[in-house]
Amino acid sequence: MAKVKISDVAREAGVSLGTVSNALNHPEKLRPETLKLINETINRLGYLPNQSARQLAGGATKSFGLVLPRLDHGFSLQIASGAHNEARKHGYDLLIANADNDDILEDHYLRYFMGTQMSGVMVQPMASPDWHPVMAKMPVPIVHLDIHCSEPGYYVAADNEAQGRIIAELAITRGAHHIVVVGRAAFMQLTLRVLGIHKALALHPDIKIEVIDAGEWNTAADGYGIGAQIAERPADERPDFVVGLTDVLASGVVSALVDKGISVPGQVRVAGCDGNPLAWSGSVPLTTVAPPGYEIGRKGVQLLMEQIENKAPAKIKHIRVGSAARTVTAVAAEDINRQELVRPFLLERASTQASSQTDATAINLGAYL
Amino acid sequence: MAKVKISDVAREAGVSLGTVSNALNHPEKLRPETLKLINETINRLGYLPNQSARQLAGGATKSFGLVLPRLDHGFSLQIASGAHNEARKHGYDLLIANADNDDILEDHYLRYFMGTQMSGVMVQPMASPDWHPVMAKMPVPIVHLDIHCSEPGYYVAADNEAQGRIIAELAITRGAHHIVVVGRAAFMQLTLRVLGIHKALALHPDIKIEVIDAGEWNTAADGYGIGAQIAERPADERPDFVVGLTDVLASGVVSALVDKGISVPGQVRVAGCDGNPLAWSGSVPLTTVAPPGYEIGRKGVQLLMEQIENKAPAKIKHIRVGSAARTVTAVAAEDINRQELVRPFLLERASTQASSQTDATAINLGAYL
DNA sequence: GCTTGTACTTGAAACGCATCAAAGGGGCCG
DNA sequence: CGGCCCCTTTGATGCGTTTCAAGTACAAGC
Repeated sequence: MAKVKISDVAREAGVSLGTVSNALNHPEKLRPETLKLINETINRLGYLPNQSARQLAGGATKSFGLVLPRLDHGFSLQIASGAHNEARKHGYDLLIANADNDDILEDHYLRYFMGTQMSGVMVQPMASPDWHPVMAKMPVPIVHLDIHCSEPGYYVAADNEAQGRIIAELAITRGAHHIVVVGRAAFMQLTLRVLGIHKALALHPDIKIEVIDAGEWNTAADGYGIGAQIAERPADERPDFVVGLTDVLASGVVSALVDKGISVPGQVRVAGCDGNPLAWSGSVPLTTVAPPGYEIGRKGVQLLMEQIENKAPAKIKHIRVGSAARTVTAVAAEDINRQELVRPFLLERASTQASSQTDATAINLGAYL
Repeated sequence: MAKVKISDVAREAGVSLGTVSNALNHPEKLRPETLKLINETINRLGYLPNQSARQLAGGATKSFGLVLPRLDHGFSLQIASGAHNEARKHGYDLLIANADNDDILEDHYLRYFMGTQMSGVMVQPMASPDWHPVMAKMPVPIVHLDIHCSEPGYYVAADNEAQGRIIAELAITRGAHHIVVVGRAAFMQLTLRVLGIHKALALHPDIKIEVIDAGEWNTAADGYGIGAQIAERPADERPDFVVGLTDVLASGVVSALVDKGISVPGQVRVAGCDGNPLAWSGSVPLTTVAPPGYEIGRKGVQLLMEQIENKAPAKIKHIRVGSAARTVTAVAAEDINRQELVRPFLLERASTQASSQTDATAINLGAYL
């Protein structure tokens, strides 16, 4: 268990310590045969560089940290995926931490990453990042994802309020008279969606709106429960349009309604938010508003790179992705041929690596202030 | 950007360096007022401990690394979730790396974690871990997940071959005459599933079996494509039972079949593997064989803890989870009342934290050899 | 008043590596 | 043969912690 260190390799290879270090970090500086000798010794001894020591001695490492509120949420995964690909493209590693819907944990991992000589850190925060006093000190470049900060800082966000507005407008054009919004607005993002819905509906006092809490974690089971409850209402108290604050919720609602013999979208239309491909893979397509998660992750890394390369003191810079109606796709299931609807969704998963499908929807509002 | 270090805090607080360190690591050793003074100074200065230095000086940190082949796979997420909860329970952090289906990357992150003074590392390897020569040296406790190693070492795995067998037996009892297996057996796990299917079917030469490659990543889109192709076959060449090597594939197949007007499970039965709740949230339930991912992650951390606490040279230890028919749940959609089927699935997501539902299915085969 | 003990606090010594100024070696030219 | 330059290698230094033996201050007991 005694770990072999760089000095062991040096001794064994009959060279000096610094030479081995060079073999690792600046191989071009070595004579090919020296390099070969050292590499062989490294392999023979099973030497693994101690990352802690490297980082301590060498400053930042080429790696980013990403703190996510939860891993089983499709949107977060899209972010992770986009961030990962972009990071690798620049030769950086990406380490992910799961805050598990716990803001203490979120803070914990944030500090952890900041203290690990990471080159940069990204968070998809659960609450307003202004609540993180640590951030203010910014010992390392940081980018907030999917949220708007009022404090100086970098972020890239989808316009959640716009998503709510779009969903509401969708409901209006479908002739909805009674809308039920399902979900707990536990996070800022969800709150903004609800806000957007309310704002859009403010002009339509004739439309009845109802918001139903869905339990702590907004699970499909929560959605199912509420869907069942809705199904059991007398027909005249039943909404004609249900909005799930997340797709997972919405899919739960759909399951319940169908189970109870209520036709979707015949009697009740259901829409979700997130553009969560995993929630769609069932055979009943969901109307959904899809923020470009992959793109957000990608842009996040780009902002990180910018800060690193300029080395300038972080200027305030915001990117808002999908802030306009045309950029946040709302698809009404009932308007489109089934097949056309399902296939693009499915295919979207396959093409997340290309990202070209979202590139067109990204609007860089540039630096303001 | 000049980082504040422990000596700054010490100077500012008028105490010595070691005292500040104690405040961080052994607060019980300090006089309450000293502790308070130091903590205030820390907050005032915005001091963040340099993790690299801590790790270098202090040996291992209380954190685990987990290398996953892909993040958007429900099973991997279950593992991550189980590992996370168990790790937190012991006061450990969990850092996740996405190998992105790339074995070079997998190796890279593995080395990275091993070199970071992590207390332990877990991998869900894409290929046989015997291919990782690094492992042999084991400078840090390591546990392989969801795979069987022939080399000495720790692993916890679901019995993938048994899963295949179970699915095959399911097909047999349903009176299948023509089975199509969909998916690329790119990973050992999938290979074992196929193997299990073949073995079980060896006793039934009358049943026709066909394996169709689904493209590199086994996406829902791949499944959809193959489903469409199956749908277009003349009725007598069409299988009566389709097995998706993953649920995502299976759900794609279902979508395609339904789109093309083929009744599921009326004309064609479809089954998947993974027990992937996200793939189920549509309203058509899938027959699936569910390996207890959450439990695998949990047990993995437990094995890590064991190695750490005993500090004994790692003895060989294997845990196989769900190695018997009764432990791997096979649910035939057509046999069960719709409602009963869907609800437990949905509810399962909500209760992943409890884990009691899988505890019963875990069999510890103990150490052999 | 002296001893012994207790409760904190101190500061120097690692930890394993990257860095970089300096030394070494060899070839080339004068 | 000496001087110069370039290519390669060297090893001392410091990165920010933790640890731990040694120190201090104070209280209690005799």
